[in-house]
Amino acid sequence: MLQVQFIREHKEEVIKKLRVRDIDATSMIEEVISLDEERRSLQTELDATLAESNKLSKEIGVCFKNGEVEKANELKAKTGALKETSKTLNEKLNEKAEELTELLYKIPNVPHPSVPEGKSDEDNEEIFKEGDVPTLAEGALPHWELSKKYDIIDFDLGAKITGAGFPVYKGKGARLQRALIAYFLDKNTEAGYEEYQVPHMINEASGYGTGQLPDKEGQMYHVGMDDLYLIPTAEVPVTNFFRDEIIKESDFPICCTAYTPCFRREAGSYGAHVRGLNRLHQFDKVEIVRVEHPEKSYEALDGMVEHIKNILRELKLPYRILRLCGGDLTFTSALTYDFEVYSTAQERWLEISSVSNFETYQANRLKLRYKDENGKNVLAHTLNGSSLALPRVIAGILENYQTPKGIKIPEVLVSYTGFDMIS
RNA sequence: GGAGAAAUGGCAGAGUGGUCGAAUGCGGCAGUCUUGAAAACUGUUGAGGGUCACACCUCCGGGGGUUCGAAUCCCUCUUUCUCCGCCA
Repeated sequence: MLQVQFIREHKEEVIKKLRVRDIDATSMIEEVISLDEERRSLQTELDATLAESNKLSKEIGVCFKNGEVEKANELKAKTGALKETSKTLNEKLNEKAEELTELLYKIPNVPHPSVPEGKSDEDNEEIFKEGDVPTLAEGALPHWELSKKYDIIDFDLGAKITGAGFPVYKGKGARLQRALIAYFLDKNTEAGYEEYQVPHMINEASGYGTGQLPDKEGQMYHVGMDDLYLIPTAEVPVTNFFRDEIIKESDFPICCTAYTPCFRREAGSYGAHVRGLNRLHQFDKVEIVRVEHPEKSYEALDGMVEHIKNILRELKLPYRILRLCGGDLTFTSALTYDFEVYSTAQERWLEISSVSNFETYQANRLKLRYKDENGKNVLAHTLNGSSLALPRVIAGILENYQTPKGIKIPEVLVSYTGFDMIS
């Protein structure tokens, strides 16, 4: 969430920048400021009452020590009223503070100046494109046909044991999946990201920390009996490592990578574009997460983009990079680049990675700070990106690498798969 | 799942109703000494709110209660440890 102090000091700027998201936040911002004022004045009043009450309590203690019981009882009588006052004030204060927090949760991150205005994905800005779109032989198939033809992914079997959107990978399909995970993790660790294996369920506090809660709980699977959520991305457990932490400035940059399955309810998304691997309830992803010094975070973001470019180059997949427009930007992000692979058989772009800088938006909720050279605690910047999401990479490989004889395996993967052709 | 013990500052660890935001040690930072470093010595060193700055307020795992007053007493939740049971 945004910092109240920042809103207070940059009111017009915040409103103006949120307009890039096609949001008129004027009334919300005004309310934040007035709630904060109320909160502070209640706090001051409460503090004064408590100070008075503390003072009396100390005097009573002294009286008892000196045996002045009568005087002590006189003073005691006075404290009663103060206690009532402070109780009422405290209740009001909590109410206001809660109202304020709830409102802050509803205000999305302020976009970076480079974010183009726009309402939907149509307004995203293509900033880079690379790789040759292959010319496929007559009768090229989309991946869902290919996976049936070569018997490597079984959607029906998954539907039988769990439901739609939970595919079963088999044989060379399973092996390809495992190869990609290992390959991605290797690339990430080579680039300096430390590898982690993390829980696939998170508690409520972690959900709030990275912003899945309170808004998007409908998108997560909830394990009611134990009140845990299945992770929608490794970003959640990994970023929450740093919840309530004050790190040393010399710890920067912190670079983590983790492979996890991701669980998403994807409530309300159905249709032609969700066929096959295009949109799943469970999928695998290798994620990279960074915690950065505020002055270095955009440099880091560029570094992440370059890193992912390199992977796609090695895989020899045609891809492009989009700078998301305000309307398509996720709630918590200040700047996001999406990577899309071109699926020749489907004749459309498939999102395979999303790389974002959240600046202090997550850090403020997480209370993730570092001590600067003056000993002051300052919010850090958090970033993350997929490196990469498996299903659509697989879709891209199957569709772009198909030949009449079978599906070729990208060269860099052969040492991981142990075969160079699915036929 | 059952029985018991515990949770205090970066770490270790005192503190069982008032003078405790908290002894002491270690670590960190600054300084003295030194050519430099180490050692020794001196000082400093939790977080949040609030203020121009002070004052002041809150926080001893979380929440609630008792009391004029709670790190300290009570309730509750969570976590950790030990023992038993179950189990990949």
